[in-house]
Amino acid sequence: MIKQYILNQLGTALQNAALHLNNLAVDDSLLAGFKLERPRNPEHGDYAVNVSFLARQTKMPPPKIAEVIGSHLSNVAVIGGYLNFTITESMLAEALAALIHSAKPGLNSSLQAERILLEYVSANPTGPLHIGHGRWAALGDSIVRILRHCGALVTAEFYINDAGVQMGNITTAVYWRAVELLKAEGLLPDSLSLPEVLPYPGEYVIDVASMYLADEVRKAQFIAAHSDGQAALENEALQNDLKVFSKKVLLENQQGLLNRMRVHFENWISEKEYLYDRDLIPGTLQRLAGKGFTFEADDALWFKSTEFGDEKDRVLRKSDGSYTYLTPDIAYHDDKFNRPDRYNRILNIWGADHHGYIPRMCGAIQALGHDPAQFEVLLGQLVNLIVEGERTRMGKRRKMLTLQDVVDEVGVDATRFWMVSKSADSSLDFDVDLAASASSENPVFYVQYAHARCCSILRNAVEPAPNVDTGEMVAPFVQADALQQFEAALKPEQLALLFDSLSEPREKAVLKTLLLHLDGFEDAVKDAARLRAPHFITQYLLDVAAQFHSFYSICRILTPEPALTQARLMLIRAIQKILAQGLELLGVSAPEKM
RNA sequence: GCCUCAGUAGCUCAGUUGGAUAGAGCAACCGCCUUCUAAGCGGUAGGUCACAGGUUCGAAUCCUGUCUGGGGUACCA
Repeated sequence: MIKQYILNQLGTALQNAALHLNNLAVDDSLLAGFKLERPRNPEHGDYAVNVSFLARQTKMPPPKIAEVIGSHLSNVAVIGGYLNFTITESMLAEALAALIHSAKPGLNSSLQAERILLEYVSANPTGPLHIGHGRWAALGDSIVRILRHCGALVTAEFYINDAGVQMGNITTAVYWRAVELLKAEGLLPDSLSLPEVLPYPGEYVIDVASMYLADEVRKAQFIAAHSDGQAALENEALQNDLKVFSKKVLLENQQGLLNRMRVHFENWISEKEYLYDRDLIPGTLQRLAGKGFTFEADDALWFKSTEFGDEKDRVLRKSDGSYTYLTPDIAYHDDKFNRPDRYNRILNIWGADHHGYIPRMCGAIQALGHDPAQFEVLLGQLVNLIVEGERTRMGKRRKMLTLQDVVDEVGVDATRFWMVSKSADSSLDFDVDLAASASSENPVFYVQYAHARCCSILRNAVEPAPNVDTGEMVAPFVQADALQQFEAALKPEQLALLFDSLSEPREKAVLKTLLLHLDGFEDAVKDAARLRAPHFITQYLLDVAAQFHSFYSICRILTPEPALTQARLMLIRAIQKILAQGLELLGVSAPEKM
């Protein structure tokens, strides 16, 4: 808000000064070039603008340019090529009052025109979610919340990979685990021996098998299928039932955890039901072929992805007649573009291990006549799990630590905050022992503590409390209803006491920094949305919390002076609102007590 | 080999479209609880922004090359 105000002032000043700047053409693109920043050195004002970039156009030295523009502005000091703005207390009061009156701080319409379909996590229903899925889950859901806060229309979608080879593998694994369990019960002969290596060796497969056998009817049918003493892997009815059952159990397990993590999807798209059962794939293939982008070679059907910059052509239908992973995925993405929702942005979060997959998918999208500029993939670098100080490759361990284990250990709030507190471009080390043992040192608690502290102050302000010495109950600092009225009808002028009561320059400086930062929340949200970078929000919240803790330590909020107390409480209220809103954008709870 | 992400304080990482003296947390050291939550605050110390060139008035940021690490480079998913 304050930044925008300054930019507006600057625009007017530029127009007035254009004549003296060699007839500089002042338009929006020129104004967009001005970058407002908070100088480190307090002598450089509260906001600063560097005008050096105008030197070439105007053929004038930067200090001269700054001087000319500065002469058309108030509250500005010119040093070298810089315009240093000083923010007045009345502007700060106005910004604070605006925050108090805003139902949802940071809410804006910067992405109002966007209709976004965001697909993320999209795990195979073949096992528990791992730590990497946790990163995409936290990242995706936070991005959804942030985009919506900027006015975008967003649909979150989970693509269930339930039609491929992996579903067959998990079925086989569950089958053998069931055999194993029944052998132990003496219900199947010992001659049925397990293969040396199961496609899914994890122990959870035993749980699935045992749940399957808990159904007496299924158990009886399973045993009956082995009347000849041979393995029943070829028994289609049995295999199908096992497959459907396993998928249901494993998917529900994933959904349960995501739900617990407050990660929400509007759509759960089953590859099998949505693509195969509705026969969508041949249609897409036909359109590709019709446009001449496919060819047959070596008994396989190929996509000419090299025509779209891919390094080699890709197989769509293998020589055995089945599709590669790519093919249904092309049909799926084709469908995303064709939906009646008319999305103008198809956004995916993929792990960095799928990076090489982008050119062919992008090529297919182009080949099918869609706009590749609307297709956007957010690549997240992988997560390293650190157990007992050792880096473990995910999934390579027989007994791996699942996302569920991690969430049990460190909690939803800490997991989510940690997962989005670093740029998705950086690979992330997740030290489980550290996160578990030192959970009280987790940055999320720092922010939550600041929020709880605000709430505590707001509670104490209106509640009668016992006198420290006498134990007698004394009246609250302010009356609850009076405070409520004050807040509802707050005018910037009523905040004058907030500033006047502070005499020390350091106190004033801390307050000003805090207010300017609170005022910058909307910008933080916009930046986070534009760059799909929730870590801007975590960073922002940590800064607010630090500045609040700092202010708290030098300035008492609850005083015997009701008018002063009320003014200071407005600051606390604004901080509390912003912390709560920021945490909500990250799907992290904002406790009122800790 | 090629594609891609990263390399910033002892450790983990921020640093937005290039701007004034490079930041935080943890670890280390020194202080602060008779008053609203010490899960807190103040202070000290800690840097060849991997390296070398280039562009620019100005580079941690952009370009080129080199080195190191992660990921990818299937008729796997």
